[in-house]
Amino acid sequence: MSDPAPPLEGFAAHDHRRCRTETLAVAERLSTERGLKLTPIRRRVLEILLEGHRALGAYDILHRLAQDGLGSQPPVAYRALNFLRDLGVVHRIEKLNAFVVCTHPRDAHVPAFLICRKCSSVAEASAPSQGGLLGAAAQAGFAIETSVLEAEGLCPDCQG
Amino acid sequence: MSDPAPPLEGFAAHDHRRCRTETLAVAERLSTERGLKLTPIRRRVLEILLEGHRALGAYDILHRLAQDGLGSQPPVAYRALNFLRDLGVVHRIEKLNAFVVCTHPRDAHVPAFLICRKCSSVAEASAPSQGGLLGAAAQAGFAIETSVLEAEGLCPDCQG
DNA sequence: CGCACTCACGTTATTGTATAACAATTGTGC
DNA sequence: GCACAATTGTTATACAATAACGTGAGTGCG
Ligand SMILES: [Zn+2]
Ligand SMILES: [Zn+2]
Ligand SMILES: [Zn+2]
Ligand SMILES: [Zn+2]
Repeated sequence: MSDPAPPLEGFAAHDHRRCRTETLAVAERLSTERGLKLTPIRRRVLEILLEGHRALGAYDILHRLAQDGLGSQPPVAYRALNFLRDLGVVHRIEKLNAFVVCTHPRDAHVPAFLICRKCSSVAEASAPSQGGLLGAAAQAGFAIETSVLEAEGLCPDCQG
Repeated sequence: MSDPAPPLEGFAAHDHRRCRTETLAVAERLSTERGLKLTPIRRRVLEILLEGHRALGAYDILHRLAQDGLGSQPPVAYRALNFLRDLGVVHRIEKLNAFVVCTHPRDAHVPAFLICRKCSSVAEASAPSQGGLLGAAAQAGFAIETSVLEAEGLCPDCQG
């Protein structure tokens, strides 16, 4: 286990303004690269998620959009979230039916999440090689397209 | 990488009658061990899942129960499924909001799933050590309680 | 027996999550 | 102008899960 174990922004103090600025810039860039646009709705959804490394439900986000006069029906939120997921700047946390901003949207990566079951904060780590799974998959003739690892437990703040 | 890569029943030919017999026996035994009962409803739900290594939604199962005159309201299905999950003979696939029978209900294990996005068949492998994640979690002070790995793609039959 | 207690199930209602389907609008290039 | 893609607006619906309360069977005990 010679992994350097990179910092987990979700739980550690860090310069979060940089998260915000850089992620917005990346989203902007990826959008134009694909001939698409980071519209006000999409940008606002990303901003809401960038308020912290916490998982938010689609309807939580929708309510926030409604307050801002940016839409009030479910498809509005889901479209924006799916757009941002396609860009790779937002991940879906399956265990929570919720969404969280990616902490390293530049690299292709297999996301792995540490989810606090008490406060819903989420730390994202690049998944390791996944060891035997890739081997087992190959041997079985299975073609993996996407994968995710989700671990649930208690974050440092919620223990003790 | 020296993992022997155990067989993935979900995709490989195997003696499925044994899956059925043994899993039912294990469920029976675990139930009595805990002073609980594998009632007709619970047994039937397990049998339905044992028809194959495929993920089924709670409402799919409920409809089957209804056909058999064993209950028609959602709580009936969810109670049975939660009971079987507590026993450890059924897993929930988060990506699909669906349930699948465990392929090695004896050992304590961290499940890892290969999910075919076309036919919903599921192969379960014991998760590897999770490599760097445990290290990163420890370093961040996060206490992992449960975790799951879900990979999506195409099974051998659904390629080509 | 009478009583307390747990397990299991029946039932109604409600909440939460997500998508289908179609209309309307905007912008861009030819 | 016109075709076309992208984006949004809107209505309705499907799918997933739980809350809350009631019923009855079984068990143990004085
Ligand atoms: Zn941050
Ligand atoms: Zn990520
Ligand atoms: Zn089998
Ligand atoms: Zn299992």
